[in-house]
Amino acid sequence: MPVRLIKEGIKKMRQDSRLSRMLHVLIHMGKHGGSMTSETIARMLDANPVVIRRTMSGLRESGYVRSEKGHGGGWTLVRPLEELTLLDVYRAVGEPSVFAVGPAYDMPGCPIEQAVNATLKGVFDEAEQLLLNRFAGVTLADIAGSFPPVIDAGKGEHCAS
Amino acid sequence: MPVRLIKEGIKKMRQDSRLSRMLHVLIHMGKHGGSMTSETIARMLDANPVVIRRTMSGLRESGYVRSEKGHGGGWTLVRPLEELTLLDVYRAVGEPSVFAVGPAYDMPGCPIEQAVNATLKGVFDEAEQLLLNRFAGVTLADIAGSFPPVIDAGKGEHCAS
DNA sequence: TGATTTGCAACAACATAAGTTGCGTGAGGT
DNA sequence: ACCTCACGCAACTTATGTTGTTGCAAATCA
Repeated sequence: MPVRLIKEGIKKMRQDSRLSRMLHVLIHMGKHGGSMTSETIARMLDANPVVIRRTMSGLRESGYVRSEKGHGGGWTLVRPLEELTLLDVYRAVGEPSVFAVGPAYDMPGCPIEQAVNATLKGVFDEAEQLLLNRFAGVTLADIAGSFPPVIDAGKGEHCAS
Repeated sequence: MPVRLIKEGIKKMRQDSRLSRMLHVLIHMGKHGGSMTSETIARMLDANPVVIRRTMSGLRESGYVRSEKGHGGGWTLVRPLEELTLLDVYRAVGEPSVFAVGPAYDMPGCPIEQAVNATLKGVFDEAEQLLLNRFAGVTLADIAGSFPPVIDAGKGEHCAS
């Protein structure tokens, strides 16, 4: 009998982390006050300054942050964290597809395919609605205040670079 | 003033259509009766026979279909459509990540990142739970019976190759 | 003028589903 | 026996989107 190989781990669709990263940045900016450069943010997130600008540009277009060029420039928060919801940020980063699985449109006329897609769409729409409703109900200030009282023991700096 | 270019459409994360395709195939098999070859299925879905085998292999391992080699071989449904739920098929195709957006783990120690990820996880888990519960409650027979009475006008063949 | 910092375009790196090719294996039919 | 059909599997290619990287232009301030 052939040796049964260990089943290879299922590969998962890669996930878009822009929402998570932007939330992280915005809360830092809200707590930090003043402005931060893309460089600083990039070091904070162990990422690339250009990627930061690219992603933040959506937030700028939505009016949540402002960017200033030149010496002393950088990014500043326009609204307080209390007035920014997860939904705002989600939309500002491009409102990406929430779901990694979706319908196929192989046979446009087939009633079976249509029934499958209609069923899936119903379920996914319901889940998305729930998701967006929850997003709309959570402000960044809620998140910022959700972790246990910070141990302000001096050296315990958050996010040490 | 520079000409303002038309804002480029936001690119969306590509979606995994295996679940949709397998549902489509299984319902066809259930209605068709007997066996179908990968070739036939592939033509039906405008896809590749090897891709079909690859995806169907998950269903075979889960015991929902059986494959037979050689002349007259092909794929046959083991259970009736009434005893197959969306959840079964979802799991059999590899239980892929439902969501295209997810957390980033850039600064493992940062309490802000942890709070962001905990919040996102809570919301996503809730939505996923809803999704899977719905999946568990829908059989393929439900889908197959969900479209309006087929107009059996003779030439109106479903899914003409 | 020179240093700083964003804006933007172009390209490479990476990951994953889907497509493709080739060969092996087994089941019938002749 | 031989041939054909059909799945099994491995390796490679293609397509697509996020992230990473480089280079240069433009704006701001000392």
